[in-house]
Amino acid sequence: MTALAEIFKALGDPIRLEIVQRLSRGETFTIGDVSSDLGVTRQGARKHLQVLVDAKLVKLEPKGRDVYVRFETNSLDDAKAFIAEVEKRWDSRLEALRQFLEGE
Amino acid sequence: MTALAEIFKALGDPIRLEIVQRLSRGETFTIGDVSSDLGVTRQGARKHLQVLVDAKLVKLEPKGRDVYVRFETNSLDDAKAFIAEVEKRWDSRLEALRQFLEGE
DNA sequence: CTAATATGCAACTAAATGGTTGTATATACT
DNA sequence: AGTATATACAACCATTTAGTTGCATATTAG
Repeated sequence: MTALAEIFKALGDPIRLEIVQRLSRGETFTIGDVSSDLGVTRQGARKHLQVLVDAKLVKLEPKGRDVYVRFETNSLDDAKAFIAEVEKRWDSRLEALRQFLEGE
Repeated sequence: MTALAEIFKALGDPIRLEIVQRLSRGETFTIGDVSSDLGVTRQGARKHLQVLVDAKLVKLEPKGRDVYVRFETNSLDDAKAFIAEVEKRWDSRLEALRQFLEGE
């Protein structure tokens, strides 16, 4: 799969969206925290986190017996660029249509 | 599922990403065109399109025996806002860290 | 050293996904 | 009218996904 599609797919789940949002708010947490906070077993949490790791949105840092979840800086740049590009193209089409209709 | 997660999930597939991109480039096509252009059966194309319709990224307009695929204006706004928000928060955290380290 | 804690790895299940084929229906062409 | 075309709907299949439980391993606490 495309790297970009993989990023969107990783974001396409409420639990994973919540994880990313919490990270961006500066919250610090471990795999176990994700499990207890988001109401899923540790293994369930681990699987969601692996999806985010594979999409390079997140990295895992073992520290002692805990594993901390860290945000991967700049990981959303491609997704942002895609959306911006799509919207830009679409807007310029609408603008061209507007000018045509107004006869400019 | 959250409306937002549903949007990301809909974008989380190379074929659907391609459909959205083509629409934004101003291409005009029917369900049958998606099928032949993207190498999937009509029913396969139809299913992908339904995912995009459910996420409100696209609408289908029957015209005679054809069904045209149209881009749904502003449909990506929430996705864009989410990413912008996450990046903004993250950047301001990094900035705070920088200032702390530099002792400003 | 022993007990508790946090995770890893593997197996399993139910449901969703991505894809197909087959058949039916409506529209368009000659 | 009769044929070809574009789609709809349903059933089916293989794979992936989201979740679980069970057991093993490593680290921390007493």
